[in-house]
Amino acid sequence: MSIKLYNTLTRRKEDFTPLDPDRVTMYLCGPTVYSYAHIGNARPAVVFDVLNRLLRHHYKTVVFARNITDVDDKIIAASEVSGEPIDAITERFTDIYNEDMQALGVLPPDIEPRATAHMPEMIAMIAQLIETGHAYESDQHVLFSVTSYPDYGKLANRSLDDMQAGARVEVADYKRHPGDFVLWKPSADGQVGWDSPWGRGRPGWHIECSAMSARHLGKTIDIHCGGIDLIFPHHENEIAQSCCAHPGTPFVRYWVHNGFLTMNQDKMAKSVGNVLTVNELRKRVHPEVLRLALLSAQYRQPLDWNEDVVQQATDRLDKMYCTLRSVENIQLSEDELTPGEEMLAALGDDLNTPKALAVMAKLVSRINVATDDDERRVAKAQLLASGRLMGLLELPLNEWLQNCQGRALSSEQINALVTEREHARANRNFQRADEIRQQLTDASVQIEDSNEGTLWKFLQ
RNA sequence: GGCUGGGUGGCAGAGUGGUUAUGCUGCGGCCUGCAAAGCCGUCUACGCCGGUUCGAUUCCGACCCCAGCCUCCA
Repeated sequence: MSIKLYNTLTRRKEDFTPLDPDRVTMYLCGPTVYSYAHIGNARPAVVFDVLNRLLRHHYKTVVFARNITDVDDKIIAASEVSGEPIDAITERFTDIYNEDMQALGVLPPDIEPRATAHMPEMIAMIAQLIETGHAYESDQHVLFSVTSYPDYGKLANRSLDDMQAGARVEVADYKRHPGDFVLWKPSADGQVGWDSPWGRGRPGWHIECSAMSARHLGKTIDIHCGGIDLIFPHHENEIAQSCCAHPGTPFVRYWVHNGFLTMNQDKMAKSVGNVLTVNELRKRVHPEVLRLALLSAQYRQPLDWNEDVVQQATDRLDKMYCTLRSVENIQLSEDELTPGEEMLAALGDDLNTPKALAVMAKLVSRINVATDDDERRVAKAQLLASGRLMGLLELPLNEWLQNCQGRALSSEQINALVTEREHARANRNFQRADEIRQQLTDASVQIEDSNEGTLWKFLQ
């Protein structure tokens, strides 16, 4: 079963084959840790988590790195505003980020490199770029010379001339070419900084990913992913740095980028005041719902975030868990849990998660239509295995169906009422039975009578 | 202005040169003491205009509209 990925570099879907079949390498541009991650930040984390899971299904070893950018002008600015030391800010928000992502079912990366822990690597790479004529020192800055790299602009499909024509920003006078970007910049006294051959300063934004991916994954990596907005300039600059520092060695074999998330059709931005943080959102929406909602559109498509999307994800998930409850008595062994070909084909086709969800819906249907337990068994196994690839359906059933947290009634109270109602029904006292049901309905508890007895669940 | 994507039924969202996506919702039915759940059936589609074709939502061209990037940004 193959995996096809849309490669931004070639603008088409390509069959994925790792350079080393025994060791797939993948790098995702992680957060800059100066504030809470918003739901848009969560999209790449979640969709590329599915890719990570899929790769692990197909290959023995996958090395997945997601960096932490813990030195950046925005962090410095945040520190200056609050007075909180930089280390404290970055540590706190790294922890919050990881908690948020864990709640969303994102597997932890194998390596989580921090920029501040890789100064020697960055400095060495910059020094090498200067030596080979790809970078120059100017007014205490070190700049990458874009004209020294003929392929500059290839990822974004953009020529240097186009960029100059569209320039909207005043060009710093220490730049030889307006497209030249900072590798190293000076730090003022009292500002965070490291000693370097070019004076005390700090790295530019792009160099950390080049240095850290080479250090941890190798000079050539299989997959590099991130948001579509990173194509230019971030990833374009990474390519320039890495290819010039490692001449003759390809940097990234598959560039994969996720589309943007909008809020009720608007761009999510602080200036619009519509930024929804994961941390805040998961207090009132089950994180698995957030995950499913993020996977409800194919990753390259735009995804509009609104109440409807959340509600529909809730309904889908509820249906799946309810169906799983109906086959709760079927015990499965670990080796039965294999996803079907259809599921692997859907995800293998450039992570077609909506199609994958459709496959899961059909499995739900198969369970409900099945006439014997053998059929149900196979469908349940495939559903759970599919869920595992998607990072869904991994909760104990009652954590979804009967979680009493924040509810008006405890499970003891509900069970007592359900039992009382069953007695009333047995005595054909339907008036009392309906009274109890109304009482439960008022507490958002839904009753399901069946031959095996009465089941209940909370309405989501 | 340059470069990317995209416009599918009430909503979300796949996909395909001729055949049911899928989920939620609406409607009818089965089941049920009544419900709920489930099942069965069913109504609204492919931005606009041309072209290619026996046949286009699907390919090609023009147009309109939307979003993103070109500056920090997932």
